[in-house]
Amino acid sequence: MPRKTVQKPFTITVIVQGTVIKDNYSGDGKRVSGFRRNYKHADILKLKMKARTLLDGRKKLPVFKVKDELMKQLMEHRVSVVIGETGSGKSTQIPQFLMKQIKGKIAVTQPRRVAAINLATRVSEEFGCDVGRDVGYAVRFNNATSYKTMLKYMTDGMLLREMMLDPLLSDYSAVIVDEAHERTILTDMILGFLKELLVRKRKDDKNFRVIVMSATLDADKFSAFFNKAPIFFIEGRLFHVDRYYLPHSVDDIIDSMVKSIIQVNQEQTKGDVLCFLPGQEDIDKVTSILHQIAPALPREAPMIVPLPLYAALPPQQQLKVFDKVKPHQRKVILSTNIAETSVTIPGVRYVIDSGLRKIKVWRHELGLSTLLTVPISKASASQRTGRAGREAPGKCFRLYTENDYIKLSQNTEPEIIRSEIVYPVLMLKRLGVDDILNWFWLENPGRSALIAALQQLYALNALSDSGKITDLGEQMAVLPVTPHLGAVLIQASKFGVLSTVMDIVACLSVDNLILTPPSEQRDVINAKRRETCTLGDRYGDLVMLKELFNIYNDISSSDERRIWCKSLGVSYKGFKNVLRIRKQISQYMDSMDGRKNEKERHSGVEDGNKSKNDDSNEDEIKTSVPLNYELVLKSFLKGFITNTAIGMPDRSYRTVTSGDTISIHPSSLLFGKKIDAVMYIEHVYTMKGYARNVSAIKTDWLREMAPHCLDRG
DNA sequence: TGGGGATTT
Repeated sequence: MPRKTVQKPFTITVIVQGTVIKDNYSGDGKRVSGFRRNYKHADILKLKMKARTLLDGRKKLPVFKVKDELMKQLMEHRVSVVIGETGSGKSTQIPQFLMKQIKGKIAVTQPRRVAAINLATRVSEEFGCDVGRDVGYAVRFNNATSYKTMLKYMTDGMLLREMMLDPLLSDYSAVIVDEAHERTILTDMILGFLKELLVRKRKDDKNFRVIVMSATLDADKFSAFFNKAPIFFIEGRLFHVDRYYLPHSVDDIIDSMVKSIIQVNQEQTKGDVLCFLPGQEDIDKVTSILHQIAPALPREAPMIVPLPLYAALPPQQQLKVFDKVKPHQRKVILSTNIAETSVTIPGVRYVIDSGLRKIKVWRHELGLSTLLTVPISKASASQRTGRAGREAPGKCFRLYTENDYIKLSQNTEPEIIRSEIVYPVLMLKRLGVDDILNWFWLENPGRSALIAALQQLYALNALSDSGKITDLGEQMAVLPVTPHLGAVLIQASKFGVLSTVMDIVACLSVDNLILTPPSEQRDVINAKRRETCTLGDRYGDLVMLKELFNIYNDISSSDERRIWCKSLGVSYKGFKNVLRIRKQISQYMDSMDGRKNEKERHSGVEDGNKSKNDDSNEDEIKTSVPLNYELVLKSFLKGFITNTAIGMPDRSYRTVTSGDTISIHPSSLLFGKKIDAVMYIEHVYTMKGYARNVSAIKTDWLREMAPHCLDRG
């Protein structure tokens, strides 16, 4: 073959689907824990004995009392909605009942990884098998299933991924969608796809079953969506919780929270206190106030032990909420929404609820997000209240009036109508949905949001002029990163800087990797970062990430890594995750590329002059090659061409798309610098418009990298 | 010199 300088840009069509999902599953290459190929009779006996001891407990669950009636309904209808309150046992028992009655595999989806893993672990004990045998789970980086697995707990994201590879879900004869009331984007997407399956693709398969499980009383919505599917109600097993309201509304939620905590501590008997506040800032304030005043409080009341809890908190500190305290002490946990569903803390008898939470709202017409503090819904208020009644009767103090409560909306607004939906739309396109506007949306995001998403995809070359998915779009749909970052990766491959860009993309895919240092350490840590990342100091945050990645990767011992992370205010746990994601991305890029050009590969330096990167060794991370920042940043422009701004003489920046003023966020290494043009990964609006994860670019790069979209505005 | 809720492939 006469090919010397220019090689084929990309082997686009060769997405080996089986390989992709296999790679995905093997993830970090860990073997399924506890799974053994050769079973001894004694082992099985032991597992079955254990299961038998659990049976008595199971029979006491509310769901067991209605088993026959419930199963009759589930068997008679293709779709059922099951309302099961907390403690009903629905998530563990119903799948097992179903297992005995139907042939074929059952999928149970969960919004969160830990829930999927814990449920599978519990249910396999009850069933009498090792996890990954008859009962297993599948979450990112961890697959505990085998050919024998008939009941599979999995995250919503995993089932969607399987759908992308097998739109018929032909492996399954039943899908149970759990926690549907949470209305996450992914759950909503699954429900839409299932409806499509039922009315079109598997219309005649009368044995295919869908069960929607919800904890709240919004079942009518689901029932109506699935053509008036019957609703089955199972009561829960929570203790009674008394509710108290304030006589008047308050303005200062921090003051009000502190006063309530002190009052509860003095007036109420034994039991820990869980307080819900909207965000980190409020939590830190209340925590420090409590630390200050705790010693001065009356001796006869328990000693307050304030404990903050939010996602950005280092894991070690998060775990402190589970520590036991001395008899004369009382835990006061100050938490965000994380304690509403994700973290359950034993010992809580009292809940104090600010009635607020924070949400990120995407403005698709502006391409930016805003962070708002908003009142919770009644459903959420009830969920928070329930946290006080898990072990014994409890009390819930609401820091708002009863009249305020009455005015709250019934249910939490579904995520999909306030989010960026580029990826959901790409999924639809990938599954061949042409009429996006009239798809089976449980909640239609609206015409303008859908059109904005289509335009984004078009600008990324994921869609053709006729609105069909392109080969590039197919690749983006399969990559485990946002479509924007997917476009960047594919461009980087063409530029021959894939390895470096994968490092950076992996860093960008991890939340809270670069931490905001406490104010007293801020200057020291900022200076240290600039000193460590000399190129990042010039070219911006993406280059900084690469520099940090290199150093982290070159440190051999985990102790040293930990110390290094601390000194720079970056997350150790985050970086461990970066490596896993880096590996997964690398495997996907490899499998996409196919093995066609095997012989043409050249090993060695990633210098960007070669049109095709050597990918046979992509798992080998390159930390020693010189950084070609220009090609790296140009690759990013491919995905973020609309996130650019030009520096003005007065040191402000104006966005290329709208001409609006935007400022470099103070957390950026480029903050306070005078730069001709910048590209940013995220545009957030708080007090004013801020660019986050900023890089210095040249204005002529814009024209060079600008696809068809720039002219259109 | 700002502030960041929670998920997931």
